[in-house]
Amino acid sequence: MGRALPQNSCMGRITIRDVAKAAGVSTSAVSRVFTDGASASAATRARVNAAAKALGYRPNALARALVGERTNLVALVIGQARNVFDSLFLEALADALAKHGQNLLISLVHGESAVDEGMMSALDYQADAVVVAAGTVPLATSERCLRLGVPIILCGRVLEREGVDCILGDNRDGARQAAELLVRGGCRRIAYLGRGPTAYSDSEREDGLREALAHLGLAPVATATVDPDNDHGFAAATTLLSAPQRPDAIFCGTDLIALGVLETARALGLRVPEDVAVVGFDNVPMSAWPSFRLTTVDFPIATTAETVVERIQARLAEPNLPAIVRRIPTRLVARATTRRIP
Amino acid sequence: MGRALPQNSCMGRITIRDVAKAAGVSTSAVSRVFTDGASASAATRARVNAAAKALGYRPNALARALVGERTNLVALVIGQARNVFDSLFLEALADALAKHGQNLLISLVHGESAVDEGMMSALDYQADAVVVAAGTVPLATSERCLRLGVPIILCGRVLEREGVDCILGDNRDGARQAAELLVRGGCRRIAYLGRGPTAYSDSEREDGLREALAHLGLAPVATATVDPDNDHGFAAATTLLSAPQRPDAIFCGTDLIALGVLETARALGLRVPEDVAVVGFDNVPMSAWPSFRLTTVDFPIATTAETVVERIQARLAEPNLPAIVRRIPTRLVARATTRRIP
DNA sequence: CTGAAAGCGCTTACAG
DNA sequence: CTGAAAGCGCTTACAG
Repeated sequence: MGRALPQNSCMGRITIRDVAKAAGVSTSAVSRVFTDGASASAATRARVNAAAKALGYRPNALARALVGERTNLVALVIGQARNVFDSLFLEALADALAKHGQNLLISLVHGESAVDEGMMSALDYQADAVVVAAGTVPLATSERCLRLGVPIILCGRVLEREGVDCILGDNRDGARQAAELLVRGGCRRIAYLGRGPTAYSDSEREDGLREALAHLGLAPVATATVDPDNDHGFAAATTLLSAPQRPDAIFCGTDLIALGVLETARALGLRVPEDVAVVGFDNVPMSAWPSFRLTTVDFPIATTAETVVERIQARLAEPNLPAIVRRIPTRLVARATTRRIP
Repeated sequence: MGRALPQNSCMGRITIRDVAKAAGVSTSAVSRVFTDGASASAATRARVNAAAKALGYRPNALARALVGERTNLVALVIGQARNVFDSLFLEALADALAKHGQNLLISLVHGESAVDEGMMSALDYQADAVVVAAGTVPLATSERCLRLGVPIILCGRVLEREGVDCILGDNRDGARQAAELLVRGGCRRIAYLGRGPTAYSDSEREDGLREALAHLGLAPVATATVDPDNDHGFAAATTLLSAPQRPDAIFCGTDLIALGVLETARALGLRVPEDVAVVGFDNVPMSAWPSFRLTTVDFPIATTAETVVERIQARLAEPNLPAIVRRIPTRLVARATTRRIP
């Protein structure tokens, strides 16, 4: 008959039992004092608080999570933040979550397949919700989340799937604004330079450009793809800008690429916007720098993060909400890399 | 006599009990199969694995953490990543931790005082270790960590305190290399532009510059402070560069500031490095861009993150290790913003 | 309002 | 190698 002796009280780990003993009440009473909205007399409250303070007691979040409804853990599955944009989003999300007492668990993901691993790990830790801002979500994994009642919020991509909310910028409309500005500025030979079809937002931006140009009776004169780890598109931009029939404008999938185009144009001795106009997407801080003054489409990161967090709360309160696709409005910021419209 | 019925099996939450039942073994057996190095017969192993797979069972990390030695959670307390550098570090850390099966819990911190909150929250979740890369650690909090056996690793700052490891770049030596390059290039009127004394690394860099110059019989001709949220130092750089006795070189606390100086110099029509040489610190990717070609001191982020993670493992294995202050070597990268040395 | 009891999902000695 | 039992630190009905 193995009789294991209780071995707390070592390691300075103060538990609810220690507080209960010190305060002369039951552990239930202590628990209630530390639970909002639970009933405890003023006297009990005072004694428990005093004892807790004296002992330096803090409830074990893990134990709480194990037994309670929530863990207050939200997982973020995100790719390598080679883009300033991702880091800014991570930050904004952590901030918005903190306002709700929720903590951010990070799953940094390398390949596409790793999204799955990241989500599973989130589930292992019983995250209250998982925010995916990388790659694509395998069907089996999204079903598992659904079955477990863990909301999935997709950022920057759309997946029409029951229970999966999608929050992303209005990429098409941003691209339309850019296209119209370029055309009104006299550009006719407009090229697209982006990260290619693997980047969801990028491809929407490309489609948006294509649609808007079609509306104006035009079409992109070229479409090129960049390896963003590598060179911010210097190589692709060089090819585009050295072509015999050079484009008179390049619309880029991200600001980072657009800045690379600016660099390349400079290196080739081309004037911006006279020889070639350039428009980016995201409006990262650097785009406003005097050296660049990049015309770009502003993507409101803070609003996006707040919308994500609001949606998490809504779903946690009401699990059976129908899935939404929420578009955050984007807004053109005209600076110095496009021609002035009279 | 309240008799609460077990209410698992709802919500699709598969527990160790379900697997045990399906495999016809005890929960202990299942647990052992899922614990590396625990003994289980090949037959048991096979049946348990089959049952687990069929049911889609994954151990609850929270329950494991509650009863086991480790949570495999490492907390990072970090400030607003207004600096690319911080994001890169976060990423590198997440990566290095993943290799050890550890997950990153983020505490984004705004003011100095919030460092305390972030650390306490980490402790609430029973993090195995806490990495602090922001502000300063209150004595009471570091003592609490120590008492609980949770290692603290400081990044980018030094705190001589029992049990607190510090890992940071060799700022002084980096500054020395920069100073020597500038002086050998003919600069004599060298100014410092940084984030001021609140930024630990910055002040070491400033000290390093001062010492190295003193060694060469010189002293900084000016020292200015930048508000990095605001303008990347455009204002401060403008003041410095418009002074009657203009410096012939500016050594900057970070690359971002140095890029701001470059921008400012351009705006003022000054040639770099002929009129003024500029050196940064960190070697962020952008510094290598053709528009900037900034001479800077390389700070190896990946090495730093790996060192942090190694140290965490070492301390977890051997809690009573004496505290260390580990300096990661820095290396000057000469590019186009300093004069060529013959 | 309060305490005893059962339970969250797991692991770890302890006998066998 | 294996299972029964106790326990991790907490919360939540249930009686009182």
